Amino acid sequence: MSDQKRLFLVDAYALIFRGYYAFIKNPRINSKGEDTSAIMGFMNSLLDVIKRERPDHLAVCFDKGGSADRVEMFEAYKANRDETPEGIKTAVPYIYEILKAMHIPIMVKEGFEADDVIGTLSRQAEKEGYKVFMVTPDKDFAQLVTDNIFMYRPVFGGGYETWGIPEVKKKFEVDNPLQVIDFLGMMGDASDNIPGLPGVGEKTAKKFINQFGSMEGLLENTDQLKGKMKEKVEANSELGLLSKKLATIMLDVPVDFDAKDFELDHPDIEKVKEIFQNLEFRRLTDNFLKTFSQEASTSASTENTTKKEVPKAASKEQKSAGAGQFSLFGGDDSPKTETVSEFTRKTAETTTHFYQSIAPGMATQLFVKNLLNQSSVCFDTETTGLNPLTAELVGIAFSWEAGKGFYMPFPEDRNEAQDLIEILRPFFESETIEKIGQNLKYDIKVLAKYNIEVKGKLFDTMLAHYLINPDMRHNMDVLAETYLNYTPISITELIGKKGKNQLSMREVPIEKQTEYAVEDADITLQLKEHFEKELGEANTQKLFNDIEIPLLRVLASMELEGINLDKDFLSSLSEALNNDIANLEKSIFEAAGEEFNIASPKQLGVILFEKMKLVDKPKKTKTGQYSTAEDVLSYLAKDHKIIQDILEYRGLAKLKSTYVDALPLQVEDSTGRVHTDYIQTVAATGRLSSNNPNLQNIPIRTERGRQVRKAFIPRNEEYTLLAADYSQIELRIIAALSEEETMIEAFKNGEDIHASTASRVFNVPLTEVTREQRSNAKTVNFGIIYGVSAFGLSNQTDLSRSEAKELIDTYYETYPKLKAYMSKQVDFARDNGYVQTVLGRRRYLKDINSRNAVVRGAAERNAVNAPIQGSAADIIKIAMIRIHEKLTAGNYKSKMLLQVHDELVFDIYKPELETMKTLIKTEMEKAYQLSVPLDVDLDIGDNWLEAH
DNA sequence: CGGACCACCTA
DNA sequence: GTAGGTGGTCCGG
Repeated sequence: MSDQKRLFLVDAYALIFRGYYAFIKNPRINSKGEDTSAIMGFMNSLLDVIKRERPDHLAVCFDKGGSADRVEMFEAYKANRDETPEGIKTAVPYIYEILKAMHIPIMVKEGFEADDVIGTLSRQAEKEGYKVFMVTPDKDFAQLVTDNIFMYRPVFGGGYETWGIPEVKKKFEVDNPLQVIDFLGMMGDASDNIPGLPGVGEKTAKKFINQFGSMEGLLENTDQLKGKMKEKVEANSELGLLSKKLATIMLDVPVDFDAKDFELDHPDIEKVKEIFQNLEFRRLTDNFLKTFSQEASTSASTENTTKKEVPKAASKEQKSAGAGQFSLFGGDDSPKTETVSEFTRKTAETTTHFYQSIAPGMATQLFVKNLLNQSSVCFDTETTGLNPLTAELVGIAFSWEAGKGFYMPFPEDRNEAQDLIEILRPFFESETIEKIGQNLKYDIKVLAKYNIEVKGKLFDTMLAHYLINPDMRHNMDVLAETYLNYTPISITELIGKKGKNQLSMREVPIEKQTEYAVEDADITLQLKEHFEKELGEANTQKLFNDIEIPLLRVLASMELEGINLDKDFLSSLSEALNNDIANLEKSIFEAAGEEFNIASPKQLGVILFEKMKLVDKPKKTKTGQYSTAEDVLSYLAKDHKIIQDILEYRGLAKLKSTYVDALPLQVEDSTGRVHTDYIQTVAATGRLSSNNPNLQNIPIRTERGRQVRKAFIPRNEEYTLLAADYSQIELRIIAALSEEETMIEAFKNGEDIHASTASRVFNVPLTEVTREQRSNAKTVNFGIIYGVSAFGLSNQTDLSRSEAKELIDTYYETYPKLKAYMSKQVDFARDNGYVQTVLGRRRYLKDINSRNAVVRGAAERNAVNAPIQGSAADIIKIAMIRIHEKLTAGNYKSKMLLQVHDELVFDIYKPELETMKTLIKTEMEKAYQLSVPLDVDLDIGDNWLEAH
């Protein structure tokens, strides 16, 4: 670092947006319901820059009122931008307040963008001999770079890179940074709505710059171009020049750089602390104090605290290591600048702990004796992979006292491992010792493969947190950081990043395994203490102990069971599909006059709307491409054979790639069956989700797709499949909850509910309801559950907007209590901030009082839908638990295999069929008592299609 | 190779 | 209009 004075100019909105979206999957919401992600993200970046660079001069620049000049030049300028998210709008005043308290100058000029302000200031400061750093991720700034002006770009995964002239030259393939303007002008910028030259993308723009040097150079020499490109460029020369102007950052904004004003001053620490405390920023406060209390330690390079950025990638719930799934750092791993040290978080290195591994022999005996004396123990298994069906135990960690724990390594030899686990059997199978864990379903499945059953009371921290805060993510690292202010050792630190060099947990030295594994158990134990208190309130405790925890064992056993798949059938289906797809492809290419990739919406859009010009004004997607979505194309289908073919092609291609070809690959070698993974903690309403593979979205609507269901078959000839599904469960729930008697009566009388609705709404006798009337009534019935609008309804039916509105109005008149119920839910949400299901499962709706009508509308629909969808989920969960209990208690051979939201699928041992029919129907129908009877249909067959 | 985006499958 | 998951393309690190 030279002695030259350094000025840092921060592009506020760019960092605010970046911060906001960094937390988008896990927004920071404080107890007042405020989304503080944007503030937190921005402040993290700002403090980070200060801590790293210790600038002597610094200012933060904002946009104000947009660029009047640019809008004058080009009306559409930035017009396409999505509305600023609510969470950002509310953040800005806070950020102003904080900057003021920090005594950091805020630069805004009405009618100018931050780019222009930064551009102008940087030139002025350069003249006064400063080295200027523009803190922004936005590539547009590259045009401003000089010998003394640099871009200081945050990079994904942490750290920064500095772009000087050489970097800009290389990145944009230009001779000098000013050509970046020509480059941007040529290729355009969708987010800024700079049109650019049609047909010119990044590649072509670079080529042109290289060839002609500038936009003007290109336009003067179009004779050197040929074909379509020549025509296009010539026809759009004005657009090109305009684009260039729009891309040019102004250097003459009426602002003055006064060195004195920009000196980085001491902040008003008390004031900042107060604001942070109001926002409930605990760690950020620590970070702030640390940043400003420590003497300017010129660089951050000596720091060696934590290494974690936002754990974006950490997939699913992580359990042990193995052939590995997730890397904690995205992007490349060459540390241009070292990793961000985010907060002063505790880690194993900074916390006193006592983690010990247990040697074989005598020590094991002593340990187990001690273990059996405990009343509640947290454990965590470490394995060679993430698939519990094939994973081998590498070790098990135990902890029953915060900060302490033990690790028992397992031998690689399977027989020896079995011998060792036998010593632990009394512990796992003890009915009196409570077992605590994070994602116990995984551990239970692993242990089941060693023939060990985990008995006794369970506490799963992941499930607990799902009930406490369903909108957050629940992986252990996030929980530890949020609730314990602690950063656990990352799995990548142990086994490396995903890829060929990744180790198996088995290859990690025992000492490190011990530190990592026991830490997990220790942390989980501490989280349990925390969550147990929070679960105490409301009905959550009951929901936890009576539903989610028992369900965990049920799911584990369903997943272990798997379902039999007829691979041969699928492969013949695949061949047939291949044939049809090839024929369609041929016919499409003929109609289009050229070959292209039909699966690429981008290419398809160009063919249909530019080449064939099937529509005058094609609909665009939000990224500016032509929309080729199904509903858009359907309109055209009757007039154009090519559209019909394309839709059919896409349908068949999806069928083939997602189901017919993918499913056989998911058959587990060791069992010959397909084992899906049910996830209990993702759906905000309380539903389950299924993946690897997803068996909750197997086709049924089209004849062709339905065939896939034939591939799901009983385990052998002694078995048959049985599907049991709740009939209209969601409508029954809304009828019951709203106490709408007309509808309740219809259900009690066993009427066809859609026909019954049609008869009332269209005022015709039940026997005279037409197909169309019934179909429209059905659409409204479903619409009610989702939160109807006339717009949505008319889109789904042949009705016009006003007809749709009329239908909805009549519907509400027919069922007045339904309407009242819906309003009541919305009011409840407004007053309480959440809605709940019949079992008290909550969904929090932070946007219910938003000033933004669109955002608020979505929350209102959630307020209506969540209790209904969620109650249905509660009810089937109860049924599953009871059925599983009876199947186990009765030692039946029949097994429950799948759950598809309102349907359960069983492998039925034929001699048990009659018993099972009664048992299943009874348990499902009496799972929960409503003022409307629940009705379950049963079907039996030699495959899933027949059983439906 | 991972993420964004689009399209499409289910209840 | 609600709630999910997967596969393909395309682009950038």
